Amino acid sequence: MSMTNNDLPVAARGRKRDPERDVAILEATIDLLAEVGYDGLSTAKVADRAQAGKGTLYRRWPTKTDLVLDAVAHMKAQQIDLEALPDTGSLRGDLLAMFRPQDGAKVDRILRAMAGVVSMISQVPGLADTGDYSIFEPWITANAVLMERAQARGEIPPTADIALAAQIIPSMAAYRALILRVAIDRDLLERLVEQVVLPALGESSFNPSPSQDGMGQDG
Amino acid sequence: MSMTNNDLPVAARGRKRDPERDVAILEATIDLLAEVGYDGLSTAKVADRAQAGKGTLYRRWPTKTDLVLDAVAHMKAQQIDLEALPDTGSLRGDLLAMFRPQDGAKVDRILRAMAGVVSMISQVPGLADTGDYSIFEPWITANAVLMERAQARGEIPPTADIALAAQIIPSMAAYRALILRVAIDRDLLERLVEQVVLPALGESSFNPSPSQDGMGQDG
DNA sequence: TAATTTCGATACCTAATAGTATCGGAACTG
DNA sequence: CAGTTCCGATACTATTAGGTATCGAAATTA
Repeated sequence: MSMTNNDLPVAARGRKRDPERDVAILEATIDLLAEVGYDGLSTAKVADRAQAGKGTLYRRWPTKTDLVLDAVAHMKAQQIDLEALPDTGSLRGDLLAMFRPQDGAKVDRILRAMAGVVSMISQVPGLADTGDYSIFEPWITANAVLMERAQARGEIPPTADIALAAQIIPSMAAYRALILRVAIDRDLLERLVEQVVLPALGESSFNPSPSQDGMGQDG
Repeated sequence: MSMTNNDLPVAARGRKRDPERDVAILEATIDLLAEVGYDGLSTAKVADRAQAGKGTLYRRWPTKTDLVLDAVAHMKAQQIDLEALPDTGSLRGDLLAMFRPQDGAKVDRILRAMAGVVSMISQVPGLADTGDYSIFEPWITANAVLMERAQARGEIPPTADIALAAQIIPSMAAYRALILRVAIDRDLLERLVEQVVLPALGESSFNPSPSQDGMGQDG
């Protein structure tokens, strides 16, 4: 969605557009989005925080809405890499490894920014239909991938409702971030994994009596 | 929080304040909150929709923020009555009975209004600390009460993490309402109760052995 | 060097809106 | 009836903010 056009064989005289200004403006946008929300965010404040002129901003994005949507996409791109998911050998370990300890502040900023995005959805018509703005969707997808791997290992039964279980932790994170305005912590994450997600998948960790036939393997 | 003062022994001459205007304005506020969010909502639009003058509105609430907060409180008061919770005999039945079929449209309106409130939280400083705005909290409390009754009946073990399990359905509803903009449906509710909430409480519906003794009283 | 484009900064225009004031009329009280 | 308060409607003020235009300087190329 960036407006840098290096594809046309035009002469391209004059000073070159600085791509560093793009990221500075996008980062400032995410900061303000997390702090004051979509409506509290003004383009003047964004330009000010990014040490940029409003002209530089509007040369790149035609409207405030485009800017914010691009900022969310930029934020999303920095997030979960589906190619580099944890692989600890157990689903429990994988789910816990999704949360690195130093990520606390980062995750908090992202979730607060999502709270700012929520207010945009109510005001930009047709935006709710795309879903492009959601940072939770890749997270859910990553959880589903980890669960499918566990299923392939025989760690959880093939009847497990992965689509549902993969939503539990992100939806709880959304609730806390958007409503309670509190970040998820390690203790809660562990309780969710052990007492909610794994039992929902039929792994029942605290009631270990898989006396049925079959695939009672864990690792 | 209403401003009707019938408590002072003042002469009270002149035309009486019409309490019907209060509810008309509050309902119009909730409608617009659900449609366009906190910032998209203007006091002029509220007065227009309620067939009221702006003077009538500002005679009752000093600021737009006070109006919206009172509207949320009004919405909350119409909701879950902790004195009249369902009592079907089983936790599964109680949780499902919290959702009456005809409530679909109502619940949808409420959750959309909550999405509008989220944008207010980012802009009114100190609001996040109170939590008064949240419609989910009474819902969570109601779930916890139902679960405690089931625990007293011996239906779920005393070690069950009720505080956590009571949050699962409301947080999923919040995620869907705020991010996906889709209401929760009966099918999803049943899957959540059977596959997530009850297993999280250690009831393990697919491994039914409640052979413990029990103190089957509720109150 | 000369032309061109981007840069940060800032003045400017215009639309929307929170909140106030006023008006004619209706309801209530003494 | 007279005084008072509420009512819907509407005009008004002041502020905020999205977006545009301009300026001098820096960068880039011919």
